[in-house]
Amino acid sequence: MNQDSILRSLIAENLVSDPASARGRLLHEAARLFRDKGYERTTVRDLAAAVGIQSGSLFHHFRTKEDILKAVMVETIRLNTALMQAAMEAATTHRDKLQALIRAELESINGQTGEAMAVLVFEWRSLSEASQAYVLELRDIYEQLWLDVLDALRKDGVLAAEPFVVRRLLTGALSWTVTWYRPDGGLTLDDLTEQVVAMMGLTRAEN
Amino acid sequence: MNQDSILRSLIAENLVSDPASARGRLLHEAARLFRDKGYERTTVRDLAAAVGIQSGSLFHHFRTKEDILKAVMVETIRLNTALMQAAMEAATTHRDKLQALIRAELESINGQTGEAMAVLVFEWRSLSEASQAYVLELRDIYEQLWLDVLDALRKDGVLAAEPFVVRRLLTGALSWTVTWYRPDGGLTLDDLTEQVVAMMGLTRAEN
DNA sequence: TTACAAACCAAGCGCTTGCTTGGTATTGTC
DNA sequence: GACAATACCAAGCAAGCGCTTGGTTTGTAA
Repeated sequence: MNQDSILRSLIAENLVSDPASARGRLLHEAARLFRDKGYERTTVRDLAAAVGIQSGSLFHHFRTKEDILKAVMVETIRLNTALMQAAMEAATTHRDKLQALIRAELESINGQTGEAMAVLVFEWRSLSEASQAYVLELRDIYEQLWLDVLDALRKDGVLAAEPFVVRRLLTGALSWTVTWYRPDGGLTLDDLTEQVVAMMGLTRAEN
Repeated sequence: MNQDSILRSLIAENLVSDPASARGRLLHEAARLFRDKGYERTTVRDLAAAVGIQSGSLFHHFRTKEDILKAVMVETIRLNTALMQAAMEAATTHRDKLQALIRAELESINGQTGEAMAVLVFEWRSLSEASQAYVLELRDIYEQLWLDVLDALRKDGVLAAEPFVVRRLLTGALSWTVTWYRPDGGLTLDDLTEQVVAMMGLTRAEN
């Protein structure tokens, strides 16, 4: 399954919005605005203007402004969990599975869904507690993928640190790339992936 | 120089506010509120109430609300640059210098100045562009400390990845600890430091 | 053509926001 | 003890906020 067919099947199951639909376009613009200006600094008038309607008309599609933020986050997690799963299943060795996960997460942070992923990282506190709990549940599925691979590497004797700590350190390291990585800066995503693997001392030759 | 004497000399030079002064107490409360609720969600009334004065009286001490945010960030960077420098100079080998830097940064993120450091990471966009530029200048001094040590390790053949990439990955990994690390969770800051070093494959025996 | 719902507009309400104003205590100095 | 300077209060203004309301246009299907 390639990325496009994964997206299409999620749309068919109504788990994410079609980017071509009114709702999908709004969520895309919202992600962009929330990333650029922050959730609080983005007004419903900004959101409405971005899709060419009046501010009041937004509330025909979403009950509250926060619902829009929640939808951005939920749909992003759903899509990326599916993409991760596919990327990992395509690899064979534990080391390659880890590299695939790193590569996939870098892609989700710096590629098409980058705006939404940045929102997920930096606008977390703007979600109500109830919504936070819901999103956290979705994230657990996603996190288990990582822990399984890191546990295996640990048992192989390739990884010296605790898997759950490593995952959290990696979460930070990879999320943070959104603040500095630019695809046109002479470093491809593949290069960056290799740098991460190299920093961990997991060079290809050894394993 | 221990931490306390560093703080005192910075106060004497008027580079950071005395925590006991009115200004210092306000900045401390501001850091806490900004971290807990975010800059935008924190009102000047919240800030004033936290130090027991009326909202209007704030503007006797600071010209604008944003000036308070800027002051929190500037003073935090000044203090931590000094702490880092001291921590690093106390170590001898390159590996130990790196470990000292990691330990110091974890301390600044999760210790006394943790609230202010979290603000520095997560409220960056709330600063005006002019203030951002000023804070960035201060940060460059700080960053050079890291790059010098990482360059040395690279030349020693102990580090396989590019120093400037590693620094950015570490920035993310260490900053992110503020979202999950709890000192009472069975993992000390020393433990955590060792985990970071272990993740990088720099175990004590080898070097 | 008719019927009806979904999508949208124009206007604005009620509230909160950062900040200002004019005046009053409090503190330090000679 | 006179006199500033500093620190603060009480009140409120202008602007911007999320969201509501009542009504109109557009799409769809019989």
